[in-house]
Amino acid sequence: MVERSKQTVRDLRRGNRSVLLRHLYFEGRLSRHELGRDTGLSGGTISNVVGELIADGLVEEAGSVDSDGGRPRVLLQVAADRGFLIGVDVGETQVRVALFDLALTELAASDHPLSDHGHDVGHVVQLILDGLAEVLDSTGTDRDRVLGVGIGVPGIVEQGDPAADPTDPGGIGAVVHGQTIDWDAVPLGRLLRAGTDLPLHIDNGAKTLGQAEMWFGAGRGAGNAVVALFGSGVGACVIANGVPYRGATSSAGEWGHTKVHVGGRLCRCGSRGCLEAYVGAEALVERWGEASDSSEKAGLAALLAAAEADDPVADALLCETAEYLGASIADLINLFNPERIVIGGWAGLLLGPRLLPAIRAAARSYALRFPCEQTSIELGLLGPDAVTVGAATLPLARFLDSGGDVPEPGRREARALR
Amino acid sequence: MVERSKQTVRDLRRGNRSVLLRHLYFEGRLSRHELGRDTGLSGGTISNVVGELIADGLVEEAGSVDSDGGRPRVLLQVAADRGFLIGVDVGETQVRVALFDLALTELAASDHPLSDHGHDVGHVVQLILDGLAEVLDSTGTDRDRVLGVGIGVPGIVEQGDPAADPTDPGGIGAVVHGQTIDWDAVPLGRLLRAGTDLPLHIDNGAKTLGQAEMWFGAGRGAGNAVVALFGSGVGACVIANGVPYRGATSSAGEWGHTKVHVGGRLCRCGSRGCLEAYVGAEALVERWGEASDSSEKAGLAALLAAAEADDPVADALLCETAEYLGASIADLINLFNPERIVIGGWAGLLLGPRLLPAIRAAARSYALRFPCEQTSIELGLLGPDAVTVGAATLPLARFLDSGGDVPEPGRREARALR
DNA sequence: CAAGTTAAATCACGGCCTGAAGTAAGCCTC
DNA sequence: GAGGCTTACTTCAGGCCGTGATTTAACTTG
Repeated sequence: MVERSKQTVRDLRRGNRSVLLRHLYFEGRLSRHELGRDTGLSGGTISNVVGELIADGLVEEAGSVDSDGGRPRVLLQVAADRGFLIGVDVGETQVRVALFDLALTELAASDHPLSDHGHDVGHVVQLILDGLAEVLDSTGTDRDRVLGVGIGVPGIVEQGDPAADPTDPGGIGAVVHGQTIDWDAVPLGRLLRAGTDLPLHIDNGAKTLGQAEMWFGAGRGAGNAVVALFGSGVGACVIANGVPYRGATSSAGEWGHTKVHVGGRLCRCGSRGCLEAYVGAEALVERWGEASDSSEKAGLAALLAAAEADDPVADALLCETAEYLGASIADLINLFNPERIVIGGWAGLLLGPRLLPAIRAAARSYALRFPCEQTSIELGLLGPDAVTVGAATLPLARFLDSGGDVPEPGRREARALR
Repeated sequence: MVERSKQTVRDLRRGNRSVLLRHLYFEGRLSRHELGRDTGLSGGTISNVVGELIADGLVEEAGSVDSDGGRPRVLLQVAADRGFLIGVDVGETQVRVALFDLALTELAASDHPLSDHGHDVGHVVQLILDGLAEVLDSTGTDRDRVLGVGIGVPGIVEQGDPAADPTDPGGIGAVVHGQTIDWDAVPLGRLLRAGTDLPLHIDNGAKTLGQAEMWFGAGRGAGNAVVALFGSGVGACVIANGVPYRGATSSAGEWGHTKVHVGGRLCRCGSRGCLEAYVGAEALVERWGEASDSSEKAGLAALLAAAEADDPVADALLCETAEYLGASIADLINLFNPERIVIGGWAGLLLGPRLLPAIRAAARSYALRFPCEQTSIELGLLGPDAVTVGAATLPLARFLDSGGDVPEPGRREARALR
């Protein structure tokens, strides 16, 4: 039941502002004329809305271009310095905080390793807050000009009720369930709110990276896609009709624990036969047996090197991995019927070049013919560092959706009265 | 990228009409006052829009009720006889056509067995057209008052480009790929259009039945759910945010061919290890070995009877079936994070009462704890005949979405000029 | 320098929702 | 049983919105 809610003329304007701003953001440098042609809005409205956007400082003129024999077109673009975005990656080994302008150019970053205290919640919160202060102070950025902070964490993020505080969607109420880092119902939003007034957006790191691939990487242009993330664990970000699909409580996309052999190998989740137990980097390194003392990354690199050197055991293991990945990707194809499957994650990017042909072949043989023909399987383009960029897209998405409504921390009452 | 498109004040009114009509349809018999309270629209607008809806004959007054000490509330309801809907079920063994009023009360039905000609396309088309004529003529229903014909077919339905004919969404351009009935890219919409002017809506039968369960059955009230259909084959209808999820080319939800054992039993789809090869009714009957001469339905009933009579072989087979179903439902839970899983289909309803506890236990043991706790697993309430009701919901959904815009066959030009 | 051409701004118009003021229709009390 | 009270609904002015025709701006060409 799509209980669409009522609308008023104000929503209409906000929607059309959003359409224009969004188009300008992604297509960049267009004239008012072209904007009208692309969006279907009349010239009058374009002039009117663009005038508003320029007055608000969200859009600026950017030169002009001849139009054979007539008045030149004035090009428009989103003002990159109108606001700033912060992306935070709470990863397995470090906390990374990066400051971006609206064009997602990285202006500053701060990395803090996590080795000593593990994922103790208080410590992580402190690192995040320290990181925020660092990137803001080092660049002299005014806190009022930060549109929001996006935070990607490993684990399921249950979003808070947006009705509780509409000016801060998904922030303060977010609760994190991170099995692998021993976070059980951690109210991360509330904890961070105690240390900062900036608008917060918390989400699962896989969804974050997936969104980055969709906006700027291998998923660009697809409306329905699955970004499969292959690292120590295995996850996925499902994009349905252009937005990450969350499900009832935001835990959709837990691909790593779908079954490839009912009753098979024991998985770290406690169940048996999970995909992750066969092809997760941790499982692979363990199964290969060697170099178990060094890091997972080094172990996997060694496995790959051995296979490249024609070690038959390593080769067989990688072939099997491709078979399982392909079969499980076939499940994704059958269930989601995506236009595209993007394989990302550090392990995916490491093994991808070697495994991709075998994965494609396995997927083709296990999936139904019709949906398989509609899908292409690609490697991700962005690398695992893109989690921070993806995190920054969370407040950016809100900014674009709202048509450029800028949340101003500490001045919420003033805005409400306006 | 959610490229929302521009809106004009007209869209606004249509949207609000739709909100009201929809609310009235599902909640029924409300006063203007309550309507305002529920939807958030102001009293002025309610009066205005309801007046319009009454003038259009879409809504009627239905008595009044005291309001302690004040003017009584006038109750409103959707006028059930304002329009008619037709649902068509192209099943494995028959073509069923049923005529409904807007309240989905069945007014007439026509059944034609398919035994002799199989699924020859021309024959099926003729049966559908005959069925339409029968139900309309037997009730003396004016064709102009039929809002649309929904058709559920076994197979993947690729929807046509709605831009091609906006007055007839999903109808004329629909192409059916039905592996099990040997339909390869059948342009069913075009073929039917040659024989009738009624607005057509063609979709997969599983999606159709799923929508019926969501609107009127065990899925009622859930926004994210999966209706698992367990018959000769195995399928699913995924409901995301209240609407059936289609994917890129409408083939999403092919659950029956996800893997439970990579490289396992051969499936009729040609691949190995599919769920359907283990628990589909056809597979079950074949594996049980007995009574293979009679129908699938009788075979499955015999299997169940044997298990009830403590036949150890039958019991073991059913236990294994529950294990596989549960494990595969766990995959659905992990991937889709639904509020509810509904098990339907004739085999599901037949075996469900006996298997449900075991299925629930298996799902719990194979799924991740968090999403599993958010989900309930229920049996469907509607029975397989509900495919026709579900099919009729296709034009009904269009009717409600459009705010009661009535397509008038043969008078399209007139409407366009208005 | 005038005519032609294309881009953008302006403005009257009809449509929309809101919210306040007005009206209808029943009850209660004196 | 008459006036007052309560609640439901209707009407209407006011402020926005997008459209599309008209006007103004800016540059090229002959």
